[in-house]
Amino acid sequence: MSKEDVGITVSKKDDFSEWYTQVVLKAKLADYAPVKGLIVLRPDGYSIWESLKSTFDKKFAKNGIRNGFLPVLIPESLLGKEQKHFAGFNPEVFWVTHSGTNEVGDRLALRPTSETLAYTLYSKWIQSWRDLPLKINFWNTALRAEIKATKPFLRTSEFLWQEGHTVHTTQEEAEKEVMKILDIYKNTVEEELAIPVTTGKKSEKEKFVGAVYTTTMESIMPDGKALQMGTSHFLGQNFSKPFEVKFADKDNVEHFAWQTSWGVSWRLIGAMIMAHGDDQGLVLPPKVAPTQVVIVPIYRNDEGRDKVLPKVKEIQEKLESKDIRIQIDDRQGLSPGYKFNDWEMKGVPIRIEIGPKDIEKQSMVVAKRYNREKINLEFSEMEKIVSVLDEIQKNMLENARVQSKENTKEVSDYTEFKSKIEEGGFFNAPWCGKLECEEKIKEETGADIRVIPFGSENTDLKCMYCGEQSESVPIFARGY
RNA sequence: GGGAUCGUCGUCUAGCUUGGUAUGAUACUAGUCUGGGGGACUAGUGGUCGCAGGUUCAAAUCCUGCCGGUCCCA
Repeated sequence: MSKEDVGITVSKKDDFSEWYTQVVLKAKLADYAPVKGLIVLRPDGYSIWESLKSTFDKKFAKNGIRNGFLPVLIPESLLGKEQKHFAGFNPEVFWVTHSGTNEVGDRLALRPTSETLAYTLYSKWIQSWRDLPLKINFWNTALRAEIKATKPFLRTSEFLWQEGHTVHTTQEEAEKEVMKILDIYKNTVEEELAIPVTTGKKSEKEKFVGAVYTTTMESIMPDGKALQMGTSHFLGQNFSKPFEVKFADKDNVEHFAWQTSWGVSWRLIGAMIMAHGDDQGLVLPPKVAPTQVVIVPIYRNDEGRDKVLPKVKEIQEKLESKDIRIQIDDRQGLSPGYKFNDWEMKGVPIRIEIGPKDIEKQSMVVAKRYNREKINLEFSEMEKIVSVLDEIQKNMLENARVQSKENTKEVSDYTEFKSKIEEGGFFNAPWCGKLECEEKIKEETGADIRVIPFGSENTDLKCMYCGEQSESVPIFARGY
């Protein structure tokens, strides 16, 4: 096999889409399942998800949120109870119509999301203000039929996610919760995955069907397309009314409760791959890397082996005691060069090379994946690896910020916008707030409103489409 | 929603036009030599050609349907 066939065969710059698919498959994060639009997570991919999950769980718990579990089937009668919500999801719902050879009476939906199911239960569980707030998160999968343009992690018919559903006595408290969650999302994605996000509101057109409003975090990918990274919805009483989620207040008067729902999915893994990967393959931020450090021992014969291996094992133990996820690549019959490339494709943040020369010098070669830099580190200061990992994590976020900034532009003129949108990127552009303009822009350019950043309300400017007084300066972009 | 394109050992691939049960590389297994950026040699294992029908004495090859991947446009 030629060098090109083993590794990634296209460059990220020339053929982004193909590059992405190859990285996912060759880094062994996921593979295709036998059914269209479905993928299988392999251990390295699942491990990243588990890492995110555990971070979110800690932060949710601190905020008084506990985990539960919901079944995957929802009867049609329930799903249809909130009409707007139902109409929004209907085209992509998978239906179970038979059990064995018998037709089922009420068709069963494979959950596209669980609001209707959860709130049916919530209405039973909540009677008094003393039962509130109720805050439950569910780790599960959701199913939405994707017939065309499927892509691992980004667009699949079944995806792993979490959906949180909270219930509150007041509108203020619910709205605060929406923001608290969005904040958790933002700092987790930035700190763990090293991807900068912009937060704000969705337009009326783009909000979650059934929500009063939707807050979102969006990122710009290196190919110039926007990716929605997570959403947190204020549901108001839109669901509490049809589902009768009611509570008796202190004065014994019954009220409909105020609700929120929010979720992030394994799309975040897709974002991480796109944001950091390079022509050599995957690049993992240390915090979520299943293996943070790999040691490649180098020797020519038994004598060399006896010199090198004990030291390698000693280093492994020492770094393990510092809670570093580390492994030794002692596979036989593979050249060091092959191993270097192999681990680079898998994105391991740090590679340590140790051979006879290093033993003599009492030092080792430390190669950083994200910038391919190599440094020498004395054995005596090997615990510095901990700070190197921190530094890598920080720099990756910093680099991603720079990249993101380069991909963000301001425009106020529609002609200019139309020509520049071809290059991709985030465009801050004034908008009057009318659906008509939003739709026309989408129709003519393929770009939609990704997010109306918090604090971007502005009435001094003119809508780039109709020229009327602007309401805000949203970010327009073509998206995934 | 419309259009294009592809599917042959794990991976990449020849063969398909002009039907006669498949080529090569790499990976894999064993061994020897090697080893600081994708090593070499030797000997082996592995496919019935995405699936299902049809045409035919005979189908990877021709026909129909389906499944799956990828891309472009809306």
